Amino acid sequence: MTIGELAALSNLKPSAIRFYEKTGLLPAPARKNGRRVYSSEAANRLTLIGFAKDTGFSLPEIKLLLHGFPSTTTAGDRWRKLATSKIGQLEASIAKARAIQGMLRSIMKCRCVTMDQCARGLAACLKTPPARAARCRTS
Amino acid sequence: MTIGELAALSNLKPSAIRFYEKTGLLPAPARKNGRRVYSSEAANRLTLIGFAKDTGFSLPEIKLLLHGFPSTTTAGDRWRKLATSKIGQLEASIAKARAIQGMLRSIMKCRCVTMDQCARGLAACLKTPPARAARCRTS
DNA sequence: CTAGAAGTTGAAGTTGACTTTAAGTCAAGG
DNA sequence: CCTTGACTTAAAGTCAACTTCAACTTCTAG
Repeated sequence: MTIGELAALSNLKPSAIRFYEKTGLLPAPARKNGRRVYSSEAANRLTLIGFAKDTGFSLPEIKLLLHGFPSTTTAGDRWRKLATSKIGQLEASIAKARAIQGMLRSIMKCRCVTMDQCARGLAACLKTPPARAARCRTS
Repeated sequence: MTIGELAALSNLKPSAIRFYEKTGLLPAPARKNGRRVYSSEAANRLTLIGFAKDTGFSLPEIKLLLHGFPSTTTAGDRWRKLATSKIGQLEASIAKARAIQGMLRSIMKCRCVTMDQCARGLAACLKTPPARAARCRTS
């Protein structure tokens, strides 16, 4: 696969793929006459990177998660720590997403005069109990 | 409330609050001798903005959602369209977050040799059925 | 009354994640 | 053979979202 084909397949620009390679997210592929030749492995990697990016990981974090792969070594322990903390962060951002969804839905249904009324409701929901933010109503 | 107190309350820097004001996300508050004086309303607004930001909204989008409030007007229709599309996007990003969570969990449990093995599993899960990505296993 | 902390402004600087540009190399079709 | 288009590089440019700076004013405590 050429870089152009891989780009089309993964909805990225070639420049982004080169950038990922330069910053160590993507392994440097084989070359044929100076040109990059990719296996389908690369497409999986890019899918994974895209997912992580969409869920709020920074490129350095993704790099860490991809590289320091868990074993019983010290590096593996760092990986586990990072992964565990990320799982928690994901849980939190899922809760936030649900809260915002709920808010948008109630705004569409209700007749609040200002968005801030709804925000007040949201803030109240979020500050009191640790979880259960998703089921709050604002109108 | 002064800008410093509001900043402490909302875990932002004063500069960020001024920036939000300049870009229209936060209404300009009353002034006392040239200094900004905030009501608790502002804190709710910032909580809301923070939430939206964490769930992947850009500042212009947040501005739109805060401003073009739904009524029966044309502006309200635009708001509804944006909100509806955002609800869908949130659903998608929740699914992605769950998928990544699942992947991180299985990596911690399993003994895959490379992350890309797990990525292969993830990619397979994501490309076939529209939903249900969250329950895939990779090891 | 005065030092120092906190506030004000506009403008310039920073960071992350790419994209664009410039100057070239390679390969496939006519 | 020659053009056309996809590829190569390093370096510079862009954009969002802030932060920092410089120069100044104002509030608060001793």
